Amino acid sequence: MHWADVIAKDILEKDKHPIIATGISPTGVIHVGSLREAITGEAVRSAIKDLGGDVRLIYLIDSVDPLRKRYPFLPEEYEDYVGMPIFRIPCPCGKHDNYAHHFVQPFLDALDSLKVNCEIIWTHDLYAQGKFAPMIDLALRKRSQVIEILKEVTGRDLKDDFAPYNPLCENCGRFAQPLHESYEYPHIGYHCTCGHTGTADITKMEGKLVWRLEWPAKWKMFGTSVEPFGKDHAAAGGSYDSGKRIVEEIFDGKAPYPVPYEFVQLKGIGQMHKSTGSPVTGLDAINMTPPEVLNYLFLRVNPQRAIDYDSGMGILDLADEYDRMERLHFEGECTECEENSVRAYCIAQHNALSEEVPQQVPYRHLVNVVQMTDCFEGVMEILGRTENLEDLTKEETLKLRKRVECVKYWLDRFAPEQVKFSVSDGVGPESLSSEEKKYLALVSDALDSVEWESDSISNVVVETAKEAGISTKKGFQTIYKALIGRTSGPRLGTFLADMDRENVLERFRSVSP
RNA sequence: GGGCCUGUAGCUCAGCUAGGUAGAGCGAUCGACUCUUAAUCGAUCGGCCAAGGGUUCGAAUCCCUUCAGGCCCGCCA
Repeated sequence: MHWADVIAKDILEKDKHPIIATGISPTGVIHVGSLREAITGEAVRSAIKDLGGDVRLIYLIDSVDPLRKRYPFLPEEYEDYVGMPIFRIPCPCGKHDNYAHHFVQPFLDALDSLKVNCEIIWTHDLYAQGKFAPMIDLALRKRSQVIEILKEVTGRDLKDDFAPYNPLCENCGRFAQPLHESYEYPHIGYHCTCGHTGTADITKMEGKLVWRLEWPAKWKMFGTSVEPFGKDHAAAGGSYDSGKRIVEEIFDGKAPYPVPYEFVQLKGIGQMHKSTGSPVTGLDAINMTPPEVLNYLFLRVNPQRAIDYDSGMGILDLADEYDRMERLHFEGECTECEENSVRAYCIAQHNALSEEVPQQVPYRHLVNVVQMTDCFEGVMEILGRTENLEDLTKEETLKLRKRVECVKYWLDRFAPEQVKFSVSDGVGPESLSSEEKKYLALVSDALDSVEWESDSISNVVVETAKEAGISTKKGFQTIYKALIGRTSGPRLGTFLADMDRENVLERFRSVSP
């Protein structure tokens, strides 16, 4: 059984209306691992839905987290914003509401294209609405008990002035030290390092719980039943351990069913020439992996398994595997071994499987076609020469368009040289021997009348080589030279069949006068 | 110091909470009228299931130990 189904079954036995929570702290550039969290949550949601459960997936954006330091990618003036909550810091590019919005937006776009079915919730709104107030109140009143728990769980010594809640200084906008003895619901005094002394209202957006308290507070607030989180939280004495005790002993709530997941590593840009490679960012992964395939990548293995994201040829294998699972699903026949992968394919569709086998265009083929034209219409035209695209649905067209974009992005930045070519790189007559020219002339004549289709083209190429008294290998190489200026390339039969016959013949004749 | 995860075919992984003759894909090799390879179809090769011990009629699967690798935690979210 697929892991998401196992979790779904467990959850439904305990909870008829489960809430799945997940989230992100957009303090900086987003990592692919954050995607895994969202996709894992969505997978569990889909699986529960599949079992008939009434389920919600909420996505919490931790917009009140402080900027910890000025990251290298930030301009110098951001030094001034260190320590301030990120929803109050201006957007670096000026196009978004604030800093948090700036960094989370590409990610929200990704969630959209991945079809993650969730409700977006901003933490600063929750504070502003007073949703945290009951928990803040409890944390302040039972502060000594909180300290005791944290001491026991983490095994660290905690000072008596430990603050579970930090008021936001109204003067400098940074988090300040609360004056616990002054607390009287809903007000708490504070003293800030900037010299200001003031009072914060815990029912308003005037302060923040520290992470170890905020997390369990969210569990209580939403009644979270299941939550995926990175393994960093799962370590012994980590925030899940302490959160579990705090939600039970302080907030009178329950900890969610934990789904710890491993991190995603990024593999270099291929085994051969990795020296020049720039590292792959989360955004790169989103841009070069078709959304359904990215879903599949995370769903095919258990969450606790580490994933190496391969930005080289591996991406082609992955897309092909996805397509194969699609076929297996519709054929209804698969071995026990493939069962989980086929199920992963289904979950990647979020219960929105089409009725019939979608039209498939092999991903590797797309890699070639994309390089033969410069626009989507061109891709459609080329594909139309060898495949019937008339029945393509709107959705299939969208999916194809997205795949073309991904292939382009990949070719531009990560594809190994070996798969790249350009039809404008064909060599001129001066670079060809008389033997080669003679061959091209013969081939042009033979191709003139042959059926314009992969197999027959291949046959002509081979037979003509024999006639010309050169090896077949030499024949192929000559044609590649004339077309793309290399000695190897895409499988020639299909490659030529993809192109327009007249253009091919014209090219051959122009270099073999 | 503490904890988690992983170790099954060259590679990526299924199988392990129903213990009963080792699986898939990719790769490789070979073949498909003498057809390059990054296509397709077919076939073949390929594993003492990390090591050792235990439970069992029987263990990749359960228990213990060891080894190897990866990652995380010490108040940062």
